Amino acid sequence: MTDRDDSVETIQQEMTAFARRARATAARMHPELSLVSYTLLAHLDDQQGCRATDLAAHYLLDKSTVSRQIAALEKLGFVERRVDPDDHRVQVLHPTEEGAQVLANVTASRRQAFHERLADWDEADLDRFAAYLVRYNAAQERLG
Amino acid sequence: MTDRDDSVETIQQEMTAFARRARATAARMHPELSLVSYTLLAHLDDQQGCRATDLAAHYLLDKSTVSRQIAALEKLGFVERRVDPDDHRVQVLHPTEEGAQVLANVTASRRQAFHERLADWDEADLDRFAAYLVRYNAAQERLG
DNA sequence: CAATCCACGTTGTACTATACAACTACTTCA
DNA sequence: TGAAGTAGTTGTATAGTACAACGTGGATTG
Repeated sequence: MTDRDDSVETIQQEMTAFARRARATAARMHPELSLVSYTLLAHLDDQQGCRATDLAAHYLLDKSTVSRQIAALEKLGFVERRVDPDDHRVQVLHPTEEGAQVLANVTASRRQAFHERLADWDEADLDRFAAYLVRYNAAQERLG
Repeated sequence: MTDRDDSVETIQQEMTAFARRARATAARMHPELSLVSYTLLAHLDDQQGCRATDLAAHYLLDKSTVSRQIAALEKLGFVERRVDPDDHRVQVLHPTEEGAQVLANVTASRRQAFHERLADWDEADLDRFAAYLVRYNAAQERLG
């Protein structure tokens, strides 16, 4: 086993451990908005509205999954649909005001949790860690 | 927004993106052993056997969840139970030979996938990234 | 322009992971 | 020895997910 292998092994283990915990942690912290709902709503907010198909492509989810997630968010009053006048098949999705508000709350609370976890990190480490994660995820997207 | 905030924001986004994808990716790569089954079986292998309660405590899962996961692994022939002679409530769980073999295969294949993703990283970066992940996860465990 | 094909979304169905509560069986301890 | 605690299972419910079948509405092409 080389040092390189050791590092890769650790990265694998830690990423796996994190992935296992993430949903449950998110659910405990934000019962009002699951991790998936949160990311979908955040994407709508970020993109100033988009189609269900775009969400499915972006998050590698089946369109039926997105359809149901959006239906749930709509039922909660967090998302509204606007039929595209140029193509009646298309529904452009937007956060409602209430949805934007809830999103902002959850975002703030998540941000605070991350700040707490990272409180004793110095800025150089934070910066490098952030860059590594970006690089890792980019590679994962590239390689599937 | 300070640089520090920017870094934390990026870390949050990237960890979230990773968490969202992890299960589906694992399931695609290893239909024979889900991420959860994999980690449970790996823990049994690593610990040379342990109790269901230990697994539940270690992975913050409900004992009923572990019970069902183990039942599934047993049905697949990957895990066997040995009743503790000193305490008839306790079942010590062990991977079977076949379970150990499947685990080894999945581990090898996961390891290879990680090596591919990280192929163009130099060793210093790998080492730092591994250390950051360990540090991050430790903080998360500490703070819930 | 009609027939065909394609894109968008919904619904039926099924499965996995999960939690909580109620239960059984066993152990420990006062 | 009886009460309390521990290990594990089972009943029930929920969330998230995929795949397949479908309906509807645009786009293309002979």
